[in-house]
Amino acid sequence: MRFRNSGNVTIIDVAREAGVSYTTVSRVINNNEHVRLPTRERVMKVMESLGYEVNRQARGLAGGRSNIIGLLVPDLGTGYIGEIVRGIDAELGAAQYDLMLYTTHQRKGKEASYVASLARGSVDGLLLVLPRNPGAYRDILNRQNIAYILIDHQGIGEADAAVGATNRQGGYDATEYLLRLGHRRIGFITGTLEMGCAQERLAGYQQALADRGVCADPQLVREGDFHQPRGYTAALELLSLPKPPTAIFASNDVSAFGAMDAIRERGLRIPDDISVVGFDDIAQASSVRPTLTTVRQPLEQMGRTAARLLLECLKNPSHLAKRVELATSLIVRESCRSIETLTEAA
Amino acid sequence: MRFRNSGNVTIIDVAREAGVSYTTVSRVINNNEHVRLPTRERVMKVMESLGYEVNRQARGLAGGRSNIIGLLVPDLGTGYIGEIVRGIDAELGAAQYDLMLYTTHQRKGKEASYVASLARGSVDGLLLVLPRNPGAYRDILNRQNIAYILIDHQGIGEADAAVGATNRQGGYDATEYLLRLGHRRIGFITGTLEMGCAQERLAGYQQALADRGVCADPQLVREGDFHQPRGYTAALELLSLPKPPTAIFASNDVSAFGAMDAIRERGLRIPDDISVVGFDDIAQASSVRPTLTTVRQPLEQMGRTAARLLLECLKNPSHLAKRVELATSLIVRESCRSIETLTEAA
DNA sequence: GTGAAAGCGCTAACAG
DNA sequence: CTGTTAGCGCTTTCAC
Repeated sequence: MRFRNSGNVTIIDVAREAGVSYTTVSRVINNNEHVRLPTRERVMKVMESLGYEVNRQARGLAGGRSNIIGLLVPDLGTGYIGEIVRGIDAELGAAQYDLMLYTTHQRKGKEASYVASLARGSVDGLLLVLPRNPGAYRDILNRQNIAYILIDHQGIGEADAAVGATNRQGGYDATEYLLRLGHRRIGFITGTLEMGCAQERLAGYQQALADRGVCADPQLVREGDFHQPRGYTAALELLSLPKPPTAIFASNDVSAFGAMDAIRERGLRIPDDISVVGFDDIAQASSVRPTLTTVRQPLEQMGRTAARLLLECLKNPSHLAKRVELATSLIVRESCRSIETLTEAA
Repeated sequence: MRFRNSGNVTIIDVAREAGVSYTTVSRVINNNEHVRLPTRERVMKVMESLGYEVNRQARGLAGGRSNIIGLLVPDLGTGYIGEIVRGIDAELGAAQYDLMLYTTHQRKGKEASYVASLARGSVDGLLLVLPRNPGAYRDILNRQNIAYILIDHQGIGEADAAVGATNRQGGYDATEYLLRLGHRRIGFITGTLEMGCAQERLAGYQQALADRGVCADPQLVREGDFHQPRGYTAALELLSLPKPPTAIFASNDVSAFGAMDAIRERGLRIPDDISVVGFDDIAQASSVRPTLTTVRQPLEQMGRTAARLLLECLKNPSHLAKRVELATSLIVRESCRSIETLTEAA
């Protein structure tokens, strides 16, 4: 039953074959500079020919770190998380770290319990995407002295390291764009308002209206939940208003898709009769017809940045927690039209 | 610098506190039966109070296994993979396994190299979603004696353990449904034809036509790639035919969305003017308007089954490779209409 | 039932 | 530059 070991070449096998001590082999593996070139080359050749591959468990045990980063996500349903993971993946892969995936599936309790169990042992650091309630486990994390970065969490006045996007500015930019196109009645479908990013987008929308001196009709703001079905019903509500909006700004692309469905179902055309703007710029935004004008969040970049920050913390634990906000940008596509044109057409 | 260890309670601490040897503590952790109940309870209490958590690295090193399953996916972009992962996750979590995630991002070379590196050491088993070319690393896997299951790979005549869906039957069912509705000219948008599942779906479509004695116009079959933009252009091609189809069956939901866009852009209504069927039943299929009639693949179930199979192999390595096909089912929603009604309307 | 002892494969001082 | 020597925390025989 000891066969399990049979196929595995260890550092000792390599050492024997190369005629050096196994410490030297270890040095070669870890790119330690104190090895003469000829020795190094000989060892490398032997490693190659024997097909040696480092045992991460042993390395972790001995070295006190695992080279594994834990990634906690709420879900993998939408392209949104996928984009972020792509960035994380790229950065971590380059640094020889592996990714351990944990999905909370929105269950609130699970988040904290995962963190607790991860904090001891198996991972060197933690990346938390869209954490709902970091307060619940911040203490654990700090006590265990484990590095972590929050991604897309807009808790205000908190001291955690985090990377997010300029949600408020994004909301502002999109609204201003619609205003410049001549729209005055702009419907807004919010995200889940308990989330900071959703509040920020709403604030940006309101600010833009205020700056232009446009009266903010509360009727035009509908609470959403970032999901397509609610985007659909919210848009339907907006369209049923006595004075319906000429444009709808949804707090994410998926909601915008729902809104587009509703608009079409009412027999209206996009953008001829009504303009639509989304938020996120997931891949689908450029695949749907008409292609969706939206506020781009640099999701992959956010993942990259978070990973890089974490790696930095790992290298230099005294590093202070940083909060990074990446810039959003308005991506203009086909789903909006200026109100002048609209009036002419009428 | 030895602080790293400071916070970590080990088996030895527990043993001392409970007044037993650390072997006994190990037995308790592993549910070994040779521990008297009072002893076991005392140890458990101490573990709890000290906040003990097993060190997976050490366990892996000593025990020869890591309790980690590697998951290799091409991508996380679509909801498709997310669903599968949800199933895997549920099953693995219950069995106390962790999930290490590797995304190949479609790069062919990466797949094989990941497998090679994973095979030695870090994981106990491998789950491969939509593997492109398992032949390239089957040898490595077998030589290393590492268990693996392919998910949604329809290589024919191969001996690997795999779980998939009844793609052919699914293609058949959907086509037959359209035929029963009176459609005779049914457009078909294929998936990436180098993939077995895409071929199977096409075969099912053709078989259904043949069984009904409907002539299969090759013009009506367009090669797609499972992505929305190609679904859009393929549908446009179909609609431009001298005799356009009255229904379009796309090989996955995302392609169907593209087709829906194309249809609407041509000023046609779904399902009044033309019917649409998809394949997969991703969440969005029931969120779009009209809701999409589609062939449901039990994705979560596939993930669950694969995970369960893998765990079984791990327990009983002599287990023979199995190939499981889960049943698809036609989900009827709003995107299709019978041709009689259509004629009446005209 | 319980304990003692021998590693798992590797890193990290410390010598030389 | 290279080798020696301790462990990292746990599982697993093998005794008692």
